[in-house]
Amino acid sequence: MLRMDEISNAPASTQSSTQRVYLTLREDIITGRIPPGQRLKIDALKASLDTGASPVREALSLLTSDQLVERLDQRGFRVAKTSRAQFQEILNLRCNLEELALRDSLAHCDRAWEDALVLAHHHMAQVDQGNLEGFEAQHKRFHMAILAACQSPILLRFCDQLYDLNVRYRYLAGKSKSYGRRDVKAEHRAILEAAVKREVDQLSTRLMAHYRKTGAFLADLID
Amino acid sequence: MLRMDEISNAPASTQSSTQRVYLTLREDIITGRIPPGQRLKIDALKASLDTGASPVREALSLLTSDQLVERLDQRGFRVAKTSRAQFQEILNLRCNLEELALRDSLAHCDRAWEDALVLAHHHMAQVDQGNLEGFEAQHKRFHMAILAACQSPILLRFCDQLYDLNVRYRYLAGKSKSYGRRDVKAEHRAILEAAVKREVDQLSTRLMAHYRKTGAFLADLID
DNA sequence: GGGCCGCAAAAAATCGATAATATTTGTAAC
DNA sequence: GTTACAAATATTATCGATTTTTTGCGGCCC
Repeated sequence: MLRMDEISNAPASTQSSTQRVYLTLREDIITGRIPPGQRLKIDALKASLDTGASPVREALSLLTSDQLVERLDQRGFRVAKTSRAQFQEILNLRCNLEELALRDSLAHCDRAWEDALVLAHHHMAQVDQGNLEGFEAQHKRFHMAILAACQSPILLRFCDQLYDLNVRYRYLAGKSKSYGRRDVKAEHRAILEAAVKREVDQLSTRLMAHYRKTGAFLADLID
Repeated sequence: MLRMDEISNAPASTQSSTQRVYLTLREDIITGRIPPGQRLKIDALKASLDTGASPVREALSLLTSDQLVERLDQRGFRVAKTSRAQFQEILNLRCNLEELALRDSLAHCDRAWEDALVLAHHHMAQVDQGNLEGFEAQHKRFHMAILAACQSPILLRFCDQLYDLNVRYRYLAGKSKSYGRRDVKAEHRAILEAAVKREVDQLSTRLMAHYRKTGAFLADLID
């Protein structure tokens, strides 16, 4: 999300407790270390995260808005449940919203945008795919870099949120699964190429295909 | 938003402090009683709302995710600033997302949906337009009722959020402003008619025109 | 034997106080 | 008169303890 502070560049010492807890839990949920549906007990969390109840509660509140955590009346919090239906919903919505953002981004892009995109692609290509978390981080950067010139911060926030919701399903589907016979790198190169050439329709087509292909692949592994 | 509890049907006594604070502040910000940019001091709020610091902080965190409140590094919170650019952004995004939701809703609607929509329209028509807050509540219900059959809860949540962001600008533009020569009631009737007939394209056209007309009208009054 | 009521344990929500951090004010040197 | 520093003040962030709510269990009535 890069929301509370930009990927935690700030020294850990100046980070507020709330931010630290928020980022930690967020990562734990997205990567599936804390499974869907699990109760999140304040006492347990404040013990394991070595902090007080207030930061924990506040972090959980924030995660609620990211749809990663659900609030139960006055019975605390739990990790948001997953379902195949929701996976499809996220995939669809993501395609729709990213297409909007994409077209706006291409309409406003400049040289700096292109440079940043090329770099993001380069960094992604360099990461060992075995290092799943490291790769995911760069992968997200690449995809968000495509949209970065979009003039609507609110839309970008939505896309960001949907990306994270989606990536959780990718982790849940199983870390060890390879992407079959797909040449994902080639797809990324083709996407980059279309972006650099400013061929909007082609870029859109390739991106949507990229998402739906991954989606179809993952859908079988869920639930 | 109708998020934390459905329009506060629950008796006030069982509402948690956090919810009460959240709903109160939310209403105060949307209606402009607390102006954009104003600092929200914990002490002042906990005094005026007669509660402790924790519920106030938690409510502010939630409002942050609604984009109605901004968090300043470690210097507390303030009401989100407004700008003409953001108003346009919200208007545009709202049109785009509501169109998606609309088409999905019409594709899945049934008799119950139609009945609820007719009722929502009826209730809206009955409220005295002088009672701005009362009218707004029904107005929102009407517009959300159109989208209600949409199968994507996440998209609906986005629309809801955008509606509220937008309505704040309506309040800020000045309560006393009448809508000029426009016959808003006729527009609503035409929208309802298209919906009941399931004429998707016509409904879409009319709704978008409805939004953009209001938008153009308000844009002049902002900033 | 099954369902209902109330009690006890667990957990969440809240409060009041303390520690950490930013902002302002005042003072002195330049 | 202006700038830089430092103390004082204001405000946030956090913690530990208290209050309230929920839940699970066991006995009791039907």
